[in-house]
Amino acid sequence: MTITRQCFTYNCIREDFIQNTYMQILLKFKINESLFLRDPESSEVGKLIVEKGIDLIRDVGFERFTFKKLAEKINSTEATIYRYFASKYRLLIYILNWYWCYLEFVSKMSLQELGDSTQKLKLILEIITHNFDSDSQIVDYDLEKLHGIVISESSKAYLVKEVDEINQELVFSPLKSFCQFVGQVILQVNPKFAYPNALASTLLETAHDQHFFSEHLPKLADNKSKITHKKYVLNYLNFLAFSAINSYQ
Amino acid sequence: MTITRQCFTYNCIREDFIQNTYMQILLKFKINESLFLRDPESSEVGKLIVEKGIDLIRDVGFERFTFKKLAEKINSTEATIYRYFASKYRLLIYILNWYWCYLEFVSKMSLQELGDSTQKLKLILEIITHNFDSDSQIVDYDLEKLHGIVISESSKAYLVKEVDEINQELVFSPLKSFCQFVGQVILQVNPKFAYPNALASTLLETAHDQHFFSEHLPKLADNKSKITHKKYVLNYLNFLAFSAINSYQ
DNA sequence: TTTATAAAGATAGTATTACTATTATTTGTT
DNA sequence: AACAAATAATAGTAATACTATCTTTATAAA
Repeated sequence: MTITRQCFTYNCIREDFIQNTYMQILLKFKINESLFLRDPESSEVGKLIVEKGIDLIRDVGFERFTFKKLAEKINSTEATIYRYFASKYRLLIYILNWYWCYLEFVSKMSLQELGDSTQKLKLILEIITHNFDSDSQIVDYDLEKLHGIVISESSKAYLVKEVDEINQELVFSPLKSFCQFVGQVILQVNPKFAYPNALASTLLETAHDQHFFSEHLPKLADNKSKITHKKYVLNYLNFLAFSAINSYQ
Repeated sequence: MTITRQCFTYNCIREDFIQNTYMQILLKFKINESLFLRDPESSEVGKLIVEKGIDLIRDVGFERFTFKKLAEKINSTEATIYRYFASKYRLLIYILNWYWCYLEFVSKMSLQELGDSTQKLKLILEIITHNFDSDSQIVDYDLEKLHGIVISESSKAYLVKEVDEINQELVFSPLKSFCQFVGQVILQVNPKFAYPNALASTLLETAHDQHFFSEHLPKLADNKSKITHKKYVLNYLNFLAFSAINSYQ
């Protein structure tokens, strides 16, 4: 399966589906409408805002990211961007919503072929650490950049004073949905397991933290053999997940 | 042991030390000098800046926290605060440095009395989740506020573009030092354990995340019986830590 | 007691940020 | 050809994150 992303639309070519025939399936993730004022997928400028927004947040960090700088990058104006997003914070959550939907989609697609729940969880860990085969097949250039944002900016989406208010707008539903999906796979591996959702969120957060630590604060990690950060995180998460799940309390 | 905090000085009364005699030990944590321009412990305004700074960050969140608002709270001016701290970001790291030093100090003090390394680790988990006996004996009113800041703001100290530059200033040394101390205790429990530092940092980060999730995004946690957030986090961390450590790979 | 000096207070000012508002221009549609 | 809708261009505001300067106050040495 080869997946091509066109901005926030998935272009899904299943080579195995019909022999010698490329079948394109266009997928759109329905993103919570409260996150934008005008649907960025509805126009070229809108797509540019999101696409180059990812680039810029990645390049300068969320704190230094401004709509003014983004406007310059896309040869447009601040006013135009404000017609799509009420604030840079909403744009960040929009991007993360897309990413969380992507995680759940790719997981569900890939897991269909697997019967063994242990193998399912292993595959999920590959997906969240971006050690996934299909990942490299994704033609879209900016999934790596997106992963970079997720690692260093995603917790800023919820670690704010207004968390309860914005949570009411359902903007964290895709994250919860993904974690609960992972939690169900965990329960398939061990139906007696007491912390399926907590472990799911811990694995996702730890994937980000340990990637960041391995790269920037190596004393907070144990990447001794200096393998790639992704590979190190995958090994560690596999160990953590299965030692927890297989320990009956 | 009763501990009283006076701003950034510990006032340590060991009741067991000499019967019926209160012995006061004043402790100061040496905070990295690059974090301040003028030592806030050297004056009353300085102490107020830190003390009321904790209050205000806790009340409005780090994003909305400004030196102007803080100046009003302490009946002083922005200019005065800027003479102590170059930015609100440096003040945050200063506060976190103090907290990380506190964690290591309280851990080392309490662990002296224990021989069994498993008991040591259990006690450390009590300390980082603030389920610790001495915690409630700490007369100082704002340790709870400090814990609140640590839960929702601490990752913002390192999740920034400039992490490598500020890391060179050694401002994360107390965090690394604490995690490595915990890592050594983990190795005492199981000398073959492959991820002592990673597990230590994971436990600390997970303590914050799960506390936050239990409170604000409960679907990302498993606090089913609705016990206190602290108690839930302690149970989960104990499970996570010992299933990892006792699983020989 | 005067005098130096260091901290703090009072005040002003700047560049940037995070917006909002207004008008003009372009673009596609009937 | 007329129309609406989106965008561009421009201006403006309040707040933020500072820097600078000058005055007052407290403290301590001469």
